[in-house]
Amino acid sequence: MDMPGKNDSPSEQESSPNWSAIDPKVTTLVNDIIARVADKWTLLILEALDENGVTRFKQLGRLVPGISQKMLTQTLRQMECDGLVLRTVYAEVPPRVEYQLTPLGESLGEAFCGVWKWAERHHAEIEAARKRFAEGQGKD
Amino acid sequence: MDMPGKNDSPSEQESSPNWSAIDPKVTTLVNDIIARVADKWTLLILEALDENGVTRFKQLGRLVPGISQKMLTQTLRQMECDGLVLRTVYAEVPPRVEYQLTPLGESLGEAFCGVWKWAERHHAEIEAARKRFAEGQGKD
DNA sequence: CGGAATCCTGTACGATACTG
DNA sequence: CAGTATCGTACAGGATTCCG
Repeated sequence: MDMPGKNDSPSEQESSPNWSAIDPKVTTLVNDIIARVADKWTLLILEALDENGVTRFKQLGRLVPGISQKMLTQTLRQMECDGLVLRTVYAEVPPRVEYQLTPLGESLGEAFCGVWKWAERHHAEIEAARKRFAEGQGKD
Repeated sequence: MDMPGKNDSPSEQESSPNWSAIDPKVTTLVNDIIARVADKWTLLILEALDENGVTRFKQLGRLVPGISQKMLTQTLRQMECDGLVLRTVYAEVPPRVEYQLTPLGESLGEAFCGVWKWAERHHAEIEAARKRFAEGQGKD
């Protein structure tokens, strides 16, 4: 797996400082970030925003099927807080608010693309494994 | 972001079939897999197992700080079901059960390594963004 | 339109006890 | 040791209502 942060080889080609001292704290932090960022809605919104570019609130709701207004607001806020999306409010009579990915948000999308490709490439294996597992457990 | 599955350019260098017809279903499925796989415990167990190789149940519990026995069992079973880990039971008097990553599990770890590196590279930016956000909202 | 506030429910998860 | 079963609770998240 070669997770950085626990690499003991001093020959890092990454632009990273020495990983010898930080292990425990950063690991937790990074895992927290991943967990936070990898929840269902964040990912879907990230996708929608990436495909659609600048998007208004309600339209975004339509682009993410099944999301409630609450979760949309909430997730967007969180993403804005984390610096993943930019929120632009227009002081107009019919209020208009537009969302778009920041460079950071886009880079996250690219990073997750690897996992996307993995899931895509292996989802058949997973389904097969599940079936096999169900059989083995003596299901039904 | 260039998420596969919504790529309209026919010049794929990936070993992927044409993405023109599948969009809706696979997208949902893949997102489901990601959501399932990217929860807190799965990731931590994946790491622990990757670092440690073959590991026994209780030892695994020690390697994943804060996890309850219930979640350990539950998450492991799910990962086994998905074909990510292999569970080996030794019919001995003091029961011994060993867990290890399957090739599929290892490949997932590698895929997530990209996100890991991203989180590692950008966690400072995220924290800065959060601070900025808090200020902007009139925090405290 | 874009949200905030309120209410309410399912369930994820931890703690505890029991089993093989 | 490696679980399963049961219970209790905190919280995530949906539906609804109200506001600027």
